Amino acid sequence: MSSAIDLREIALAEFATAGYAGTSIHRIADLAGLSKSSVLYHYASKETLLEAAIGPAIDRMEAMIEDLASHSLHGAARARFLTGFTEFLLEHRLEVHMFINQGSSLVDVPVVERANDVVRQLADYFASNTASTEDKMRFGIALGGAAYTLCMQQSLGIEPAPVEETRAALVTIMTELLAPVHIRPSA
Amino acid sequence: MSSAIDLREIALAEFATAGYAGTSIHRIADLAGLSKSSVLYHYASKETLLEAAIGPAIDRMEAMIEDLASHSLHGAARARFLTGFTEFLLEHRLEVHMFINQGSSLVDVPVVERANDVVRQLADYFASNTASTEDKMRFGIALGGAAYTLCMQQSLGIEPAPVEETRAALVTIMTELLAPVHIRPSA
DNA sequence: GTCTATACTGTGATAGAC
DNA sequence: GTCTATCACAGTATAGAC
Repeated sequence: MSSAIDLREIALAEFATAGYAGTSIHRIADLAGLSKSSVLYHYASKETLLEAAIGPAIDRMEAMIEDLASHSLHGAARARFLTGFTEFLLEHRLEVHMFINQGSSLVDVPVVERANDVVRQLADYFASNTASTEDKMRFGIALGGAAYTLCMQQSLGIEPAPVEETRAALVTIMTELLAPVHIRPSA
Repeated sequence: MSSAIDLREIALAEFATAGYAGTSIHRIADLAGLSKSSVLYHYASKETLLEAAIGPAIDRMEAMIEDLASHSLHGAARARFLTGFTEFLLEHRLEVHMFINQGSSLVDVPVVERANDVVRQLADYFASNTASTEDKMRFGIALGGAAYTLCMQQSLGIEPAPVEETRAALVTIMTELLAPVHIRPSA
């Protein structure tokens, strides 16, 4: 029973809620009905498990940013990015939660530093392509606020609205929030 | 040297960046130029230190919410709340950072549970006084996004704009974001 | 008020039997 | 692939000298 994939999901959920430092291998093993050693048979170390848990989501976000850098962020391209980002949040809530909760505490862990780089790239992109402080904050609040609100709903036990409704609201609000922002065409 | 107040501030900074579970008393002691035992002379336990670090900020936020519940959130009252909230974020960046990073991981610690209650109350207030899912998310994104963006700037090492500029931008954006939201007069 | 020494517990990781 | 046993170490906290 309890395949490596199960462990990945159990670990992700625990890391997201109890934190990386706050989650012991023992705890993960218990939840999986295994012993510590069996967990370490599937994943050589705690850090390996962390990498397996959040790596794929980081890969996906890296690809989105790659794509972003090669287009100017106007009209259809902007709309595509916002719906894509929303979809990412909805599909990777736990990874995002884990990152929000632990991103700054695990600077020495490579896979987390990759995640921090992703956010930094996003921030740099908007910082270098918008003029005013206010516009930069619009991006921060739109993207960060969407991510954070979604995670807090979950961690505070607030019952969420239907996914379709949440998705629509997020896209609407982010679009509206960024409407006044002018992104320089030649990034 | 190294009074209890110094320890509070050192601990707060470390908890915010490295996390509560990720920060050892030894580490705090080193930064203060003391031994573990001396730290534990000033604060009976690690948890006591945490309480001293974030307690005052929670008190203040509790007072703001108390005030909020006794007024309807329109016109001048709404503006007052938004500037007050912004001021709170600017003056308690580290406490907010600590909460964002660790709020969900420390559910069993009383002082953190108080902080979680504060956010829950805020969410409840807006949830029960606004009609649509979209309006609820507007509040989440406005308040959560402002808090999160401010903290991320710091933790990612992005150089922040002048405080006055940041304050103005936050108030402008939050006000605009919540403009379409109707709060029922009789809460 | 600060220290060293110590007790106790939990944790990540390894060795080796089955 | 799973287990028990074990190790080495870090962590919180206490006792007691100075």
